[in-house]
Amino acid sequence: MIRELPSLVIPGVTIDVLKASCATCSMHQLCLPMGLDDKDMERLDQIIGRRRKVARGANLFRIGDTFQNLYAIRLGHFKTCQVSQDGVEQITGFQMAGELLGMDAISTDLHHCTAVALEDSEVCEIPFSTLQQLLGDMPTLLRHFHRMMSQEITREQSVMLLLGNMQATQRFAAFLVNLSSRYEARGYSPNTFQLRMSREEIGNYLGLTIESISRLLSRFKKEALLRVSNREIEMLDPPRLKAVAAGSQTCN
Amino acid sequence: MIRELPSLVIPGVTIDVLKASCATCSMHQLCLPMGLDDKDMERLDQIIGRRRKVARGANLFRIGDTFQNLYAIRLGHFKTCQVSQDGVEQITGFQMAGELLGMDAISTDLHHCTAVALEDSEVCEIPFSTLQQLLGDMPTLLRHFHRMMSQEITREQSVMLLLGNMQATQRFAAFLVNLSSRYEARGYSPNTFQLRMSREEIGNYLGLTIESISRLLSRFKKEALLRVSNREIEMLDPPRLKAVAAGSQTCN
DNA sequence: CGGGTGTTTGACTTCAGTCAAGTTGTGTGG
DNA sequence: CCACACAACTTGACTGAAGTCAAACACCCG
Repeated sequence: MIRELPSLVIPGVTIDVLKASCATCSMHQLCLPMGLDDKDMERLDQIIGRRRKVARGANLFRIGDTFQNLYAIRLGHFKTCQVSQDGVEQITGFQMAGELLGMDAISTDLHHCTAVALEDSEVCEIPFSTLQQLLGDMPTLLRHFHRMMSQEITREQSVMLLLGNMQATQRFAAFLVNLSSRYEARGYSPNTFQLRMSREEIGNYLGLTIESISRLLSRFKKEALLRVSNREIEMLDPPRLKAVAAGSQTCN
Repeated sequence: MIRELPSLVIPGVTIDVLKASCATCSMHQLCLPMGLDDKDMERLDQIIGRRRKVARGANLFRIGDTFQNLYAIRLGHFKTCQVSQDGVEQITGFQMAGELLGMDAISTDLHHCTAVALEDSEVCEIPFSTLQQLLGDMPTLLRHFHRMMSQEITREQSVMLLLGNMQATQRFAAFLVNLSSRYEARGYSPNTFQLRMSREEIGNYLGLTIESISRLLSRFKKEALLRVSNREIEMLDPPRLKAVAAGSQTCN
């Protein structure tokens, strides 16, 4: 039931003709349909477009693409990155299932960042103009959509805090604690998880170099804060890690 | 016509009982009513609450306050700041006339930052629950509101870029270029303006120290990029300053 | 099994921070 | 209007956290 639609071939992006359904999606308590009753959820389902598979490394959209759809992540992980005028890339976020991609494009109808799948992933395509019509007569959906946009603003403000006045150690601890709580919210173990991004990507996101990330991992390992094996992370002492993230524990 | 309402005394915040009017406000082409026809603008006007004067240094709202209103700046300048767990303050933005304050509070109904007036200022109070009803049947307003939220997301992403991988020189040049373009959009001179914030506040925003800002100002002065007199800035060579901001000019 | 990418570790460098002293500006009360 | 006090800013000397460069090592995949 999966085929490449010849009219819309994007490398690594295939289109699943099975319609997505919010009601049966495990993410519906975190995603756009949160709090909707069955009738409203049905209406939302009807406007949601194709389900797309995005292969690891493939772009879902790129800076400068015209904006048509928001994307809800069903499965997998993405990174979003900006490029400065001198061509340097900055990762602005890592997104996981239940999160929405593309909200920064609403302002100008052009995407301001590129979204790349960190592993084979699946998204629901949400045509924005149709969504907007629906928002007009579904106050619950409108409210939740605003919450999601606002949440994105809040998230970015906390990254500004992190980049603006935290030390490397604190940044990295905060990063791990943040991932942990997001996995927990999705029903996964908060203490053991797989990093979906490379050391280089973590460093880029945190405003640090790959070497610094590597050294920090080694230090946290030595301090018995973490067990690390490649991209597998186990938090051995979450309270202390949180204290390091909060800046109340120096961690020599 | 200006009096302190005894029921709502906030230090430095007085309430002007004259109703605000979007139609006569010089900011209506940048602010929420952008693009509305006369009839719709009238409807928006009717839901807009009091006009408030906020004295220099006074808080419009604080972290943790319950969210009731968005605020549109009619006049003056604000800063918004976050506080990290260890009590360090991070300025997340400087806002000027025509910009909206409080959008980060929608997600949890609590303000996530504190807004402080940098000079005597005036804002329009926009009760959010009333606004939301209006958004339901004014698609043009809905669209523009989404654009403004999205713009805030984009703005923050570009600050992340700045904090994440620009050098001090580049950060500061980018900051000045950004201010310049915002003054230009408001019909003021893009090349001569008054800084409304202290060196310390600039440093905090840019993730640098007050000493670094001072040294950068001196260097830009010596390089004939700026004329500086206290908080008065004159850009002597905007193209070169833009080149420094873009990272294409090193500026020894 | 070999090649390439991704990661770790060490030695050295540098940019921006810290500390300290001095200067200029501002606002208040005599 | 001046004098004083305090805040804001500037400048210099020194320090240190994180970056750069380089080499070695580990893991993955054909």
